[in-house]
Amino acid sequence: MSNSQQSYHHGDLKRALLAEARNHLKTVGPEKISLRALARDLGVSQAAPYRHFTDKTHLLAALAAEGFSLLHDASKKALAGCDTSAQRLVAAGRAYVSFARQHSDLYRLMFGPTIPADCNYEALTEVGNRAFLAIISIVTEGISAGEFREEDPIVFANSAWAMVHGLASLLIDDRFSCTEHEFTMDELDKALAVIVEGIRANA
Amino acid sequence: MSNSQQSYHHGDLKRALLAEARNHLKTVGPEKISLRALARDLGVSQAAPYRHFTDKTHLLAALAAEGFSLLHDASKKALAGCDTSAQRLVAAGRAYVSFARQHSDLYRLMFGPTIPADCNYEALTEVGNRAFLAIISIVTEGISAGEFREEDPIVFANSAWAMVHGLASLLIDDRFSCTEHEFTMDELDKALAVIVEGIRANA
DNA sequence: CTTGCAATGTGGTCGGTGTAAACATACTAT
DNA sequence: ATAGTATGTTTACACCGACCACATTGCAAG
Repeated sequence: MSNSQQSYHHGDLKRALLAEARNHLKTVGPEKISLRALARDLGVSQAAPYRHFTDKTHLLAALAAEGFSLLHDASKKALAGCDTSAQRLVAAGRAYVSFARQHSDLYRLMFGPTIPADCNYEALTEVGNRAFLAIISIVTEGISAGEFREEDPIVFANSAWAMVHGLASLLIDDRFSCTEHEFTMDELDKALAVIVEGIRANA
Repeated sequence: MSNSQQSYHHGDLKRALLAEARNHLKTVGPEKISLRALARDLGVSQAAPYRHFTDKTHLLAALAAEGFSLLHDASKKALAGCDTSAQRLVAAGRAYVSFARQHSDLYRLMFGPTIPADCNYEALTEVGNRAFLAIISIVTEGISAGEFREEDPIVFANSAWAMVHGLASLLIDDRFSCTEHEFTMDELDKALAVIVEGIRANA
């Protein structure tokens, strides 16, 4: 941290690349990130990144992994202090959408096709699945507590996940703009209420 | 149509470009489509496409517009012969997801960030909104028929759209693979049932 | 402390891309 | 027939991902 570009070796180029990539993600978008530009902005040769990432895709995958970690933390924080399973589901949904809005390009990277699913970047798929398993556990809990209907938890989890992911995607890609009806957090809550209503036991 | 590359002028290059682009979409994916490759495969110079599309983005936008048109047709066909609004909603959802699966790259192009929303390619936004308006009309109909709860139709439409779009996105990007639970049409119907349940009047 | 090896960074290169300008050809309307 | 416009070509620039051979450095074994 003290000395900068004096020495031949950068010292912590891998981390620096990821950090700079996050910046570029916000400014130029995820598809147009260029390894060369990263290297340039870090005052390093254009071939240097390849010492730390075999491929551009691997750099992006590492970025996505960071994103999943962030998302996991955010959702964990949101879950604290929720009493009912329905509340948990809504809280998780809100956290999810907030995250997507706040880090829209990172979100696109995480769930978009840029990083193909067959890219078995171990850390990535592992940390990616955790999010889904968390939803399943909320649902399972709610079912056994009699709060949700008796049904395959995977069905409910898929539904909830799809709903939230759909909301997030449409929001960050600005597809709701056609309705003039600006999509507020209130709108979000109403949409989440619909899915909860569809899952809840109507006792 | 009769003579092919003999003459200096191609004759119908614009349409040929779009057709070839559809092919490339399937084979190389939407992000890696290259105008030069299209031109090459059509036996035409690399600058020729620019006589018909100001920009690569405009070519893709035209492609997306074709996609919206296809989607519109498919959903219209699916709606025929549905009695209740709930049936319509499910039928539209199925058509939507089927379309996404069948034309996954086109779908990504239509709803992804490749074509920014600010790109006011008139024909595109217009035909894109039709799909959403169709959903709203189904919902409105269902509400006034007493089949759905009394609520702002936009809320229900947003929810349904987000759900279906989420299912489609996660499916084509293979994000359900973590559950081993191969996502069949049956799974789809169950997920759609959840959203319908969330909207239906529980009289 | 030396010496050697593995990790890291450099320069240059190859093939590819989008896109623009200047030019050539063909169709169309007068 | 001819002018004008639409279309296609050539050439060029700037950028990119990815690789190679080489330079430099840090570390670890002797």
